[in-house]
Formats: sequence, C-alpha cells, structure tokens
Amino acid sequence: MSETRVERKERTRRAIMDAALDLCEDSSLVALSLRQVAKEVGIVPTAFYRHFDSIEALGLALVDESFVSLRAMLRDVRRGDGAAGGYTDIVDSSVRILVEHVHQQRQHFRFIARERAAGPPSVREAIRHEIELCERELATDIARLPGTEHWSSEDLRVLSNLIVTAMVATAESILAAAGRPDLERQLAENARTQLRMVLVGALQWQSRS
Amino acid sequence: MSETRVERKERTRRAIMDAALDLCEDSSLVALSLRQVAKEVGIVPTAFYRHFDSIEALGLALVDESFVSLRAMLRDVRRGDGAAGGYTDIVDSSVRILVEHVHQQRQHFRFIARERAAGPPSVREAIRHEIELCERELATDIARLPGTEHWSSEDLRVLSNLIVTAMVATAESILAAAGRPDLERQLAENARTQLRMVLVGALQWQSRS
DNA sequence: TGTACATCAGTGAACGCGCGTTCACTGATGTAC
DNA sequence: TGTACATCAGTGAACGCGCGTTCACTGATGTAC
Repeated sequence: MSETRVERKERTRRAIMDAALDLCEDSSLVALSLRQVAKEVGIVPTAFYRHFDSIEALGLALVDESFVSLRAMLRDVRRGDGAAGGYTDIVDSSVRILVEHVHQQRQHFRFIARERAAGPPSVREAIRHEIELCERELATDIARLPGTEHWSSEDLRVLSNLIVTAMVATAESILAAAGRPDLERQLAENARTQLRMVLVGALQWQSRS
Repeated sequence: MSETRVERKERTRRAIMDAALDLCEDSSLVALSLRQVAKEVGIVPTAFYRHFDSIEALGLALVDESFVSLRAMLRDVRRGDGAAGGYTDIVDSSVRILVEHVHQQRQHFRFIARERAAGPPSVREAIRHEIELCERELATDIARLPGTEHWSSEDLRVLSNLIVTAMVATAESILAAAGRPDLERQLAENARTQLRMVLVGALQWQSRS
C-alpha cells in the first residue's frame, strides 16, 4: 500500500485548491463553479463536498494558505536577508524579496489582490483582517528603527498602512507586468524610490510635529 | 408625446447601467448575468442586446462613466476648493473632496475598486489605462508646486503613482467603513497624515539626491 | 494472522433552474411624399 | 395635413447547456477482535 486513505484525501484536497487557483486566475471566486473545479481535478461534482462545504469555504482555505506564503515573505524581509544596515539597504533588500516572492507565489498574490476587492463578503473580510495583522507586525518592526523611538502607536500604524498599501500596489503591478522584464525592473525601481520617499518623509514629518 | 424614441432608449440604457451597478455591488461583473440585469430593469432578456453586445461591453461603458465622475473630482481637487494655499491646505481640501465624492459616487468608486482587480481582462485594462491618465495629470499638477521645479518627469510620475495608490486605498477603506462615521473620520485623518508624510518626504528626498 | 464489520472518498443518476443566444414577431414612433 | 411605408425597442417561445444539490450506491482502506 503506497498511500494511506488520509494521504489520498489530502492529495485530492490539494488538487482542488490548486485547480481553484488556476481556474479563477482570470475572473474571480464568485464566478467559479463547483463543477468546473471537480472537472479540472478529475472527480465527480458531488465528491467536492467531501472536502469543502461550498466554494466560499474553499475560498477561506485559500486565504489562509495565501497568507502563510505572505507571512513567510514578511519573515524574510524582517530578517533583512542581504541587508547590511541603513535605510538604503533595508529598502533594497525588502523590494528584492517582494519581487522574488511575487514570482514564486504568483497565484497566491494574485488571489489576494483579486478577492480582496471582489470575493464573497466573508472572503473579503478574512483578507482585510489578515492585512491588518500584517500592518500591526510591520508597525512593531518600524518601531525598532532608529529615529522612531518616541512615535505614538497611531503614527506607527498610519505609516505602516501606507507602506503596506504601496507594496500591495507594487505587487499588483508586477503581476500585471508578467513577462516584460524591462517594465518589471522599472516597477521595482519605482517601489524603491517610493519606499525611500515615505521613510524619509515620515521621519522628517515626525520631527517637525 | 412626452418622450421621443431616442429619449426612451436612453432611459432604458441608463436603467441597465444602474441595475448593473446595483447587482454587482456584492460580487463582480464576471458573476453578473444578462438575465439578472434584464429582470431588474423590467425588460425581456433579449431586449438587452438593443443596448449592449454583452456584459463585457456594458462593463466598458461603466468604466467610461465611472471615470467621468472621477475626473470631476480631480477637477475639484485641482481647483483647490476651499484651500487658501500651502501644503496643509492642499492636503486638507484634497482629502475632504475625496471623502465627499466617495459618498456621492459610491457605486462608481466601488465599481472601479472591484473590477480593477477582478473584472474581465478588457475591463481591467481599461481601468488600468484610465488610472494611468490620472497619474499623468496629477504629475503635471505636482510640477506646479513650489520646490518641484527641477524634478525629472520620471520622479514626478513615481510620486504621483504613490499618491494615487494611497488615495485609491483610502477610498476603498472609506467604502468599507460605510455607516461607521467615527471610523471614517479616523480614515480621513490617516489619509491626511499619509499625504503630508509623502509630500514632505518627496521634497526632502529630492533635495538630497 | 484471519475474519467480520465500519468507515468514507468517490460514483452516477436525477431534479429543477437560470444561463446566453436564435428567431420571427409586434406595434408605436418617425419620415417621405 | 393625410397617408403609406420604414424603423426599431421590446416581445415571447424555444434551444441546448452548465449549475448546485439530493440520494442511494460501491468498494477499497482501516480497525476490532
């Protein structure tokens, strides 16, 4: 016996999630049918119910999975892989890591970008919540940078929200630029410039007020 | 005769567009059916074809219409209604105008935010193009601010992209906060802070480089 | 180890329903003379 | 101004199709003894 029943079930579950990511690539979860997914996986439509109650429940599982990818990226950024210190290095390494992860986890990023605005209400809410958690984490990271020692937690949150917004937008642009390396390099350069503007501006703005 | 044939046709066309904006409020254009729209309008499904070739064509018409609203807003911002001069006033009046327009043109903003990521490819492309035009316009406005006289057009575009991104995100948050005035006031305050950080940072960053 | 029974992922038929699109049509509005 | 004809927004029947969900089922895997 090469596979237990549990392993086999898990494999089908994976296949369903992969099929869903593939099939809603060009539209949205709200336009995805259970039968399309079942057909792609190679199971009969009713077998879908052995794994998920509905497409919406499948969507929530995909949100969880996508944010596992995204948190792995944030860990890399936090660890500052390749950065020797100083704002320029933080900016360069962060953008490089972002671009890498967008390529490696293309479908997850695309899923979040899309369903954040267009998914079923519960999926939108789940994504909104996860992004808020990311903003909190980033805020505590920023609080460790030199020059932010006396910031209010609200100011930290506002800055972190701005950075997350800009990086989400950058990720979306890079996804849209797939297969045009020149454009992509330009977008990464723009992202670096924007991050520098924001960091310099925030520190400057803070010391004035 | 109270109405000509042309007027009557125009009225039905309007009703179709309004019905579509209503019906895809909670999902997306890609999940909207021609029959739902026809039913909402009170015409037979086949009559839809007298006005649009497909739901996708209807979507493109809604993009055009939505950006007429959005450009009207940008004109108000540019005119600086209520601003006496100086960055603080520009920021305050711009955010106030944004919040007002988001309320007045709620469905158009929601439509753009949603279909930008989830619409049919042609609709996504149309929105992307229109937003790029807005960024160009904003770049020429920024070029008129004191302190930006010698900026490269690329830097102007990068800054303008950042501002548009932040304002789109603010609009989305305000839409999500509908009916919670306290939260909404907080979001507007955050938007003002972010705009100030960005403007201060950009000017500071520029003079260093 | 062998047997009897339980579990449960996946099957397949069936249901009523909404879908986009075709087609020939109706009848009020508009126009040419 | 009156008449004959053209236009065309909206009708209604019909089509084949994919949808979610129900139900009773099969047969391989797992477990208790």
